[in-house]
Amino acid sequence: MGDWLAFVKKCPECSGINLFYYKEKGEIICKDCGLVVEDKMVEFDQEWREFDAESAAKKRRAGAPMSYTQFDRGLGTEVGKKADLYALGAKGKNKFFRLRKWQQRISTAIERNLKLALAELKRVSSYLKLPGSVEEEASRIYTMAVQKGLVRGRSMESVVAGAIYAACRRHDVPRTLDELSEASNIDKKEIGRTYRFVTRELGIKILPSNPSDYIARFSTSLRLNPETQTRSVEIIEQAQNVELTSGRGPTGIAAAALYVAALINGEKRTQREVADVAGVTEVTIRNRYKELLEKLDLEKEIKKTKKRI
DNA sequence: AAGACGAAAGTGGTTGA
DNA sequence: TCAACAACTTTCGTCTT
Repeated sequence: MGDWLAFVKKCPECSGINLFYYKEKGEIICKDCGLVVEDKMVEFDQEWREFDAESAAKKRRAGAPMSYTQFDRGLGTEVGKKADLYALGAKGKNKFFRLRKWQQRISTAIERNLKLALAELKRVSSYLKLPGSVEEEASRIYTMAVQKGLVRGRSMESVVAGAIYAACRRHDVPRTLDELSEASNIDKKEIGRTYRFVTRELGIKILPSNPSDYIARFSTSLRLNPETQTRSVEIIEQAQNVELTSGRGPTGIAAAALYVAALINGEKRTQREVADVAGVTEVTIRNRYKELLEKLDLEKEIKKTKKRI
């Protein structure tokens, strides 16, 4: 028997509490009834817990963490062993070789694809200066997409871009489709399409992004004071309370809030400047801006700072 | 002269029959 | 599958600073 890794879980068939994870095949099999619970399963969590450094050292089985940014996750896949052959008859041998050939073809195809794709993924995410956690998540998403055959009929690059976009959203460090498009040389619409497709097929739920998640980044590239930043986050919160935000594009709201906050704090930026970093048009800023003034009673403050200068 | 404003027409995506 | 629809964009003329 090959390498079995203990994996405690309840079996849906015989309701025994001992499933086992067979490393080489990537299957979960119930030791009692033999039910294959999940094929091509990818396990993300560690199933043990660490309470201190000492027990951690005992429980950890691997040196470097298993990383999805490595195309084979650091584990090579080898199907079948020569030693197994002694147990088989002539018929069995043929089958063995046939299966192994197929499996090798499939897995090398997948691995070649992954190797290429993850290189691209690394390139794009370092271009966008994304944190490692996001890159890791994106690799994970892409790997799952490949295993589900979702790349077929789509360019590898666009799926990579879609995976990164999804990962960014999940980690609350959203990038705009425009930025992703610039980094990956893929059409904005194409990225959006594959993003929606992949998240739907993989059942990844993503909450609509919060406008304030964009504030830090936008205001940095606009060289605005921290006070302006906090002010614009406040404005966004107020806007959310009066239902000004639902249905609107979060970047537009962020841009308008930033524009107003800058006015109030006396470090005015033109609509053009804000629009450029936020990736929206001046018109959108104007519309949001108008709504903000109407509902939030900010005009007084703007006039106040105007006088002061 | 640059920036802000707003009207009008066009685009891509969502929704509901 | 199609049409209505909302949000957003593009374009452009006018007003304000």
